[in-house]
Amino acid sequence: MLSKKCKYAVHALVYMAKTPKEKFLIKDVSEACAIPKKFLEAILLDLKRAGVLGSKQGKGGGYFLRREPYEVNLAEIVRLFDGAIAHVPCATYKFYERCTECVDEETCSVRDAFLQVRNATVEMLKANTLEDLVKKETKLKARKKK
Amino acid sequence: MLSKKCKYAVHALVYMAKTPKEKFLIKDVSEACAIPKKFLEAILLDLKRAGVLGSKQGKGGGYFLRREPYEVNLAEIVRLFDGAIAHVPCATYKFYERCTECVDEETCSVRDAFLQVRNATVEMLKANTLEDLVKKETKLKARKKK
DNA sequence: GTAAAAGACTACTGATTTAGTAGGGATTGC
DNA sequence: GCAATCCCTACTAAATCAGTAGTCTTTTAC
Repeated sequence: MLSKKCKYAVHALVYMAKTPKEKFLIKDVSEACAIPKKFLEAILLDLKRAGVLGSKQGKGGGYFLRREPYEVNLAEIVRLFDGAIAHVPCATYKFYERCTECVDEETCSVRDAFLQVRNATVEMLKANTLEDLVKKETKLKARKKK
Repeated sequence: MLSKKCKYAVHALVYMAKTPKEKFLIKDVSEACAIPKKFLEAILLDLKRAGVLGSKQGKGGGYFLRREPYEVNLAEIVRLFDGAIAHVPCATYKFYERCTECVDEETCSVRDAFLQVRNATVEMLKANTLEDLVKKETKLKARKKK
């Protein structure tokens, strides 16, 4: 399961990607997405440090997307907040750790199975950019009206 | 990430599926798989309650697989120990919970994306039975020797 | 140059989960 | 009856999560 932090981050980003605004106040995003303000503050800061968002301090400041919506995907966000995507540490690249459970990693079928799951999952998460999510929402809303 | 309990369970089951023995002592599985004995005890008990293993008490007793290796798959084991497979509670069936983050679940693109991931993951985990894992290990070992 | 608006940062907290450990109790075979 | 074996409850230390509180810094408007 994703942490709340991660889910909040995704929803905040989708909101920012779909709303035509130059700058977003923490307060506005917090209200629009129903995220505790102080908590969101920390989240947006993390996203800024990761280069996803930019910010401007002082009066008239706020946050803004630093990259185009098609350049930001779910895999990146999930990794940023919740770490590795794989189910086992020995089936990751960026967060690799040898597992104590398998005697020989090379011939461990459990690792092999979860490696397959991981690869497919990463592909799917990468295939979902903010742009995709915004478009999808528009489609789902149109379908509902019918 | 899977809990240790879940990983231990999978390794213990694979061990039992590949080893031609009628009954397994906790102690033996514990040593063969490098799992703390007392911890494994609780794990095997859970698997027994779930109908995966059977057991016999007293002298000469032990645990044994109650179903054929091809009838036990990873999805079931993961669900048993770690709960839902999906990344978000609103994208599960067995552990469903409405999420506070999305205003309208029907048109929530985040849910839609993770539902897609979940479905694919479940399929893959289901496709990996104990039998498959044992066979895979044999193959990997053969390939390594070459 | 000062006040107000905004983000940046540090530190704390209560609740929950994880990964075990301890210590008996119940059952069975001989 | 006694030793081997699984069954069960309770406890604990450490980590993580989800958030809150409070202060500091930067920027703009006047």
